[in-house]
Amino acid sequence: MKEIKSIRLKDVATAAGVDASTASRVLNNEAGHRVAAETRDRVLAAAEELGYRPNVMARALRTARSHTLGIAVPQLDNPVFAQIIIGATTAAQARGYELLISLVEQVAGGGGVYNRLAHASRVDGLLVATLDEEASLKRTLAGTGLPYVLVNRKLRGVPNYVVHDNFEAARASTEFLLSLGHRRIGHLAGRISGYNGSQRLAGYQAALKAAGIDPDPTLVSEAGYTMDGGFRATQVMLAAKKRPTAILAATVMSGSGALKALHAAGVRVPEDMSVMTIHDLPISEMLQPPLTAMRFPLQEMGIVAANGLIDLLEGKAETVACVLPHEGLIVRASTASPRARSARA
Amino acid sequence: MKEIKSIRLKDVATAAGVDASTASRVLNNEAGHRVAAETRDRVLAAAEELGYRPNVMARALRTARSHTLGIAVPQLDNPVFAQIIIGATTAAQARGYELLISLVEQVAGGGGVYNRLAHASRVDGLLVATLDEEASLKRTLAGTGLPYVLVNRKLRGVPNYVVHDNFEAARASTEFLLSLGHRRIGHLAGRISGYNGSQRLAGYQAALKAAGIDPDPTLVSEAGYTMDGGFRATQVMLAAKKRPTAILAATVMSGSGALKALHAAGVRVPEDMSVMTIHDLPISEMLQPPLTAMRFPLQEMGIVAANGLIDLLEGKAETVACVLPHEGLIVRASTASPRARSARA
DNA sequence: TTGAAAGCGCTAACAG
DNA sequence: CTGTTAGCGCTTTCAA
Repeated sequence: MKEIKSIRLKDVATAAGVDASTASRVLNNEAGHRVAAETRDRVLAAAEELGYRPNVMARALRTARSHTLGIAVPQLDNPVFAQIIIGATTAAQARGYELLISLVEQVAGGGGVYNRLAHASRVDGLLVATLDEEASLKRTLAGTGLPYVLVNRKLRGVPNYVVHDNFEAARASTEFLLSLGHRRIGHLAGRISGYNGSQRLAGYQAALKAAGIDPDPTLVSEAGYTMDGGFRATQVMLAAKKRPTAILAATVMSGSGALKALHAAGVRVPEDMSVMTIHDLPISEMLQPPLTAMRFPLQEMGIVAANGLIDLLEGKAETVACVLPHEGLIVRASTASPRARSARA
Repeated sequence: MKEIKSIRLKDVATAAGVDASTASRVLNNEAGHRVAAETRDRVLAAAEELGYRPNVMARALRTARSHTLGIAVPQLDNPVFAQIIIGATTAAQARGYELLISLVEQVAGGGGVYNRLAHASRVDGLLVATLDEEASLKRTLAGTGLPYVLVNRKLRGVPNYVVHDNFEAARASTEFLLSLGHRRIGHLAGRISGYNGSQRLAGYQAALKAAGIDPDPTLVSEAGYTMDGGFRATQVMLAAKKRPTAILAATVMSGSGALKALHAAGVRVPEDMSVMTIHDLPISEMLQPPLTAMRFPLQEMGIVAANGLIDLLEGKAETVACVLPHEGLIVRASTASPRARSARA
C-alpha cells in the first residue's frame, strides 16, 4: 500500500552531482555560508524538482530534536482550550513544528502523559494548560527534563507562562456594571484557589472598592467553570435577603447556568438582573438574551505560547513571561441599568 | 536543559547481561516465541527497573512506521469535531499510537497538509474529516500513498469510512414530531450536496411519505451548519404563507439560529413552534428552551475510526466500513404538540 | 536460543 | 568549499 518511494537526501545529492553531506548543508544552513552559490542552486533545484521532503524521523534521531511540540490540556470539548490549540497549531506549523495534543483529564494526574511524550523523545517541549495540582505538576514537569511554558495559568517559581490579564478584565467588567448604575453586583467566581479565579475575584473587588463600595462576601459564590455550578450558585444568590441587581460570571459556562436559574425563577434579564461574563464565545451569542462579555484573545494565547516555547528551544529567548490584555467589552442584550428596583422576592 | 539521559535499549541489555538484539526481541515479540523464559524475565525486569522507553524516532526510522496517526479536520472550535478527536485520541493512545491534528480550513484545499504529513513519514495513516471537494481530495489522498479512513463523510469509491446513520436519525426525528401531531414540519437542511446533509434530508422526506404526507419543498431550506444560516432560513420560513408548526434542524448550530429567529419574531417555543435538532451537544441544554435532540455517538465515531485505521495498518482488517446508529432521542422543552393552531401571522 | 553485523536517512565533525 | 566518515537507537537478517 505504501509503495510510493519517497526521495531521500541522497537522491537529491546524486541528481545534483554532489555528496549527501553537501546537500544537507545547503538544505539546512540558514546563513547559507559555507557553500558555493552555484552548487547551492543546483541542489535547491534538484530538491525542488524531485519534491524532496526530509525524513523527520531520521533527522530527529540524529539531532535529538523532533520538531514537535506537545500540548497538554484538560479538555478538548471546551471552546477555551480549543481556541488555544488552534492558535498554537497555527504558530507551530508556521515555524516548521507539529503539535501533539494530550488530554490530561484527571486533576490528580500521575504525569504519565508527560513522561510518555518526553522519554520517548517525541516532543522537544511542552505547552501545559492542565489543571493538575501545583506541587506534583512541577515535580513531574521537572522530571521530564523538557522545557515547558505554562498556558493560562501561573505557578510559583515557573518563569515561563502566558496568561490573560484576568485582574484587569474583571476590574473593567465590574466597572462597566457600576457605570450602568449597579451597586449590588454578584460574582460567580471560578476556582478561587486557582490563578485565573483568584485574579478575577481580586479585580472585581478592586473595582468595587474604587467605587467606594465595600465588597459584600455574600455576593461572591464559587461556581467553577460549569453550567451547573453557575445554576446552583445563582439559586443561592436569589434566595438571599438582598439580591444583587447584576451578576458578573467568571466564565461563559457559569454565566449560562445563571441565565437558566434566573429564567427558572422568573427573573427577567436584563430588566430585573443584568448578567455578563468574562470570555466571549460563539455560544454567548446564541443564548437568550445574548450575553454581554469581556473578550480575551484566546487564539493569541496559543500563538504566543507556541512561539515562546520555540524561541526557548531555539535559544532565541531565555524566558517567556507574557500577560495578554483583554480585547474589550462586547455589549449585548443581557446588561442594562437597574431600573426596576423592585424584584419580586 | 535536557541533561536527563534517557536509557537506551543497550542499557537494558547490559543490565540484563544480554545483547541489545535479544532485548529487542523480548520487548517486541508478541507471541514470545523465540526466547528463553528465563532470559525474557531478566530483560523485562531490567527494563522495568530502569524505566525504559523505546525511542520512537529510532524505531520509526528503522521500521518505517511512526506509530502516529494524522487526523485532518476543518475546524477545532466545533464540538462535533472536538468530540471525534477526543475519541480518536483515546483509542489511538490505548493502542500505542499518537494523534497528530491538522487543521484544513479552506474548502478548496491544496492538499499541502496531507503531503506534509505523509512524505515526511510523520504519520502511518490518515483520518480524514475535512470538507474538501471530492475529486481533488481523492486525488490528493491517493497521492500520499497512505492508508486512510474517512470520518463523518462518504466518498464514492473509497472503501474505508465511518459515518452516522443520518438517514435513520432524521427519519426517527421526523417520526417523533409526527407522533406529537405535527403535519407541517420544516427542515433546516445541512449541505444538501454533502453526504450528511443529503441523508438527513432523505430521512426526513421518507418519514413524511410513510405518514402519507407529501413533502412540501417550500418547507425545506438549506441552512448549512451555522447559527446564521439557521437564523435566515427560519426567517424565510416564517414569512411564508403557510408556516410549519415544527422545525427539524440538521444541526445544533442552525437550530440555535432558528430559536433566535423565532424569539425575534415573537413566536413561542414550543407553544407556537416546536424545534428539535440532530446532534445533541452541551449547548443544547443551555439554550432557552433547551433543545430536544437526536443524539449521535460522536466520540465513538472517533474511536471506531482510529481503531479501524490501526487495524488496517496492522493488517488486522482489509476494510473499514461502519455506519453507527443514533443513540436515541433526548426530549427537552422545545417540542410539544401543536395545540395553538393559530400563530399570530 | 542468542550474538554479530548491517543499516534505516540524516547531520556533524574532520579532513582535504 | 566539499567529500569522507561515523553514528543517533533501534530492528532484523544471518550465523553460530
